Amino acid sequence: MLSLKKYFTEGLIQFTILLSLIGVRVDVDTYLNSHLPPLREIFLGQSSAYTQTQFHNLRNTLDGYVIHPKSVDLDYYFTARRLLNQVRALDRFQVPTTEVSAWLVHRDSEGSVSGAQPSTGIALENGGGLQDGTVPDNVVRESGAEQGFGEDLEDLGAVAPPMNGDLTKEDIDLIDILWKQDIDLGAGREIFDYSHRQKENEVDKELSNGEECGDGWRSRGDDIADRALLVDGETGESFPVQFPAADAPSLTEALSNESGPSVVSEGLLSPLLTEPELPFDLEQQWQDLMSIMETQGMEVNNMATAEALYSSTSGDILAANYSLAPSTPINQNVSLHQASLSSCTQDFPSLFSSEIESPSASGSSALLQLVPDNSTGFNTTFGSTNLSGIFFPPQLNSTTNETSPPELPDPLGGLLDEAMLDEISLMDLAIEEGFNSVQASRLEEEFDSDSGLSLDSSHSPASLSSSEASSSSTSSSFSEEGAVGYNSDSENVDFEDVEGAVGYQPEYSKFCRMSYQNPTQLQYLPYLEHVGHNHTYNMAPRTLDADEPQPASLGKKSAKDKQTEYLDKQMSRDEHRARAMKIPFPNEKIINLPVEEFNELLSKYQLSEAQLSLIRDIRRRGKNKMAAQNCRKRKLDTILNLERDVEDLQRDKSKLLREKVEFLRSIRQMKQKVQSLYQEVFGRLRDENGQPYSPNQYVLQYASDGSVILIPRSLADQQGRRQERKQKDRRK
DNA sequence: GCAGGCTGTCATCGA
DNA sequence: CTTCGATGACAGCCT
Repeated sequence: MLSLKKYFTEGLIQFTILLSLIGVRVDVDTYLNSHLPPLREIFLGQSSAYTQTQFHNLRNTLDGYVIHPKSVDLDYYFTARRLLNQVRALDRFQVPTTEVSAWLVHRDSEGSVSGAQPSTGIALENGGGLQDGTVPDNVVRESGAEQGFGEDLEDLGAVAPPMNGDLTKEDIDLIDILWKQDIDLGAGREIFDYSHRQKENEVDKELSNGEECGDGWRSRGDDIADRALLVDGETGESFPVQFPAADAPSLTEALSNESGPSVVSEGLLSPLLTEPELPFDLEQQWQDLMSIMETQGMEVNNMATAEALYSSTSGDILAANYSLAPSTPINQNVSLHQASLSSCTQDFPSLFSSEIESPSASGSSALLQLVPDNSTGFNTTFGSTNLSGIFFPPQLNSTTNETSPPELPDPLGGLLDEAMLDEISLMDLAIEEGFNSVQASRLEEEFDSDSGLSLDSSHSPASLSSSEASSSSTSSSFSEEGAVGYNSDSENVDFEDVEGAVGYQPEYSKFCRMSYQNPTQLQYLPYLEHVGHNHTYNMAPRTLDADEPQPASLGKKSAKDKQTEYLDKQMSRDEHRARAMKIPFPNEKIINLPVEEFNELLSKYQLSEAQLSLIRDIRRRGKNKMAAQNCRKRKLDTILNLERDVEDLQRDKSKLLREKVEFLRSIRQMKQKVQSLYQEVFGRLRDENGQPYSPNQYVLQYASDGSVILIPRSLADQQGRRQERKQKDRRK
């Protein structure tokens, strides 16, 4: 029962504070990485949060003194810090692919198709906001799709549950500022402007090719795409050079009830393989993208890819595929990687064809299998997900310029929804990034109120305003010392010096050392007689103990007498009693000797019953006194540790938030790349007449088997709605 | 004089 | 049963 009680007193408090700090509401594991132990560990409380680690033992075993296990759990503390540091190690522009996957999964659960939930989209995503000014005005936009990130955050913040309090306007503004900075630092909107890119391409031609590769490759790719079309000698139709084999009939059956030509083949772009001018920049971009994707453990079948790619040069296949009726949607198991540009072939499939090893799933099932089997991983997000839903809003205005990139709703909009920002701690952000100190302090107050603990206000702000390094040093120094701030009595200064760098409570240290000292040495430590904080009972003996003899020579003021008087004043009641009872050994011996030695000591003297009783009382009281001091000190340490934990966790929280922002930025860039690739691929597709497909009528869709097909937009919308409905049902 | 903090002490419990 | 440590409660003193 006692241990249980302990748990409920301090452990519960700690846990509560931790929960309130971290914000249980934010399932960062879901957003970041389900494999990351730290957050989960913290969120779930984990054993370390409850486990009582006798850190005092760790620090005082040298003294042979064992501190109560109720002491602050530094194991938890260090564990949390270590794990959080691990999370921090993921910092800096690295998007662990699993994390990306997780976020995409989240998006998937939100309904990734189309702009059905535009409000959840984040404006930092390139889809909407970054195309402002370049997309024709007549393009119908989802409300809020082109809003800035901060505004989206605002929306999200409104949705976010008030864990530690809703985001204030200042919070939102700060986030907005941060994101605007991100946007400023990141790619500009013009990247997504097709016409702008074309303009830049012209400029690039004048400039060296080595620069602005990010745009250059696109334009060059366009040229390549144009040149890749061949003219049929018999019909005069333009068509891509190569068509690989595909199970077109199955797709035909699948889409038999659908109208409109939707023939897309990997062969459409395969001629690019022969293009001598490899778009190195495109390749580079793909490699950048895939370097992220591959680390996710996604199934990258380069062999299959290469095989499919380089073996798809058969003219027969080309003829056979090309002879299909244009009105029939033909699934040629078009893997986008197969249709991709030459030098990117190793990277592309990993992005879009994680299930390339199972070509049997292609065909009809590819198009109709809207919900992938596996609920995790890339397929859940991209698999069988209408790419048009990701990149194109379903309600694209028909008057949209075909050459202009369609407006892209944010497939990752869910990243910032709900819990994304509900636990944003802007305190550190504010302080470390030049936030208004008044606002920061106010935030801090809110935080303190939420934490349920009224922490020393004079302590936290200073620590919080300090740099992270200083904070960590504070923690480390504290943990090394084991305890601080308990040496309050000047009378113990000398003793402290004797104790060296122990930095602990003087009396505590004294007793700790004396407990296992050679008892004979006690006699040579006279200063220990008056070390204790006995300011309360200095005068008590004379008043309380009537049997105590009056000190001799009160009137004489010799130096020796003064010293004696001083020592008398420093003596405790028990010491006076012991002196009065003529106890033949010091109280320290009585108190600190082990039982065996204590009994042996008693046996050496002929003591009266009163003397024995007093000795036992002295021993009991002395031990209890130390116990009380330890107990109080432990309490104080617990509070101080909790306070530091709070500060550290606040900083960790802010750090994680910043990392989250970094991740979002990386994802945004990835999305930009994917969008560009989509546009690149889509823009190079040509129908039987050699005309490009209208993005208003056709979309590229990624199937669960890794293939990418071109389907009518109406069909894509229908599938999107179906999938959305399914997910809604699943959520219920 | 009062409030709050510090300290010692007692009683009690559990190991 | 004894010993010991921990801890709540209380009281006295100090600031």
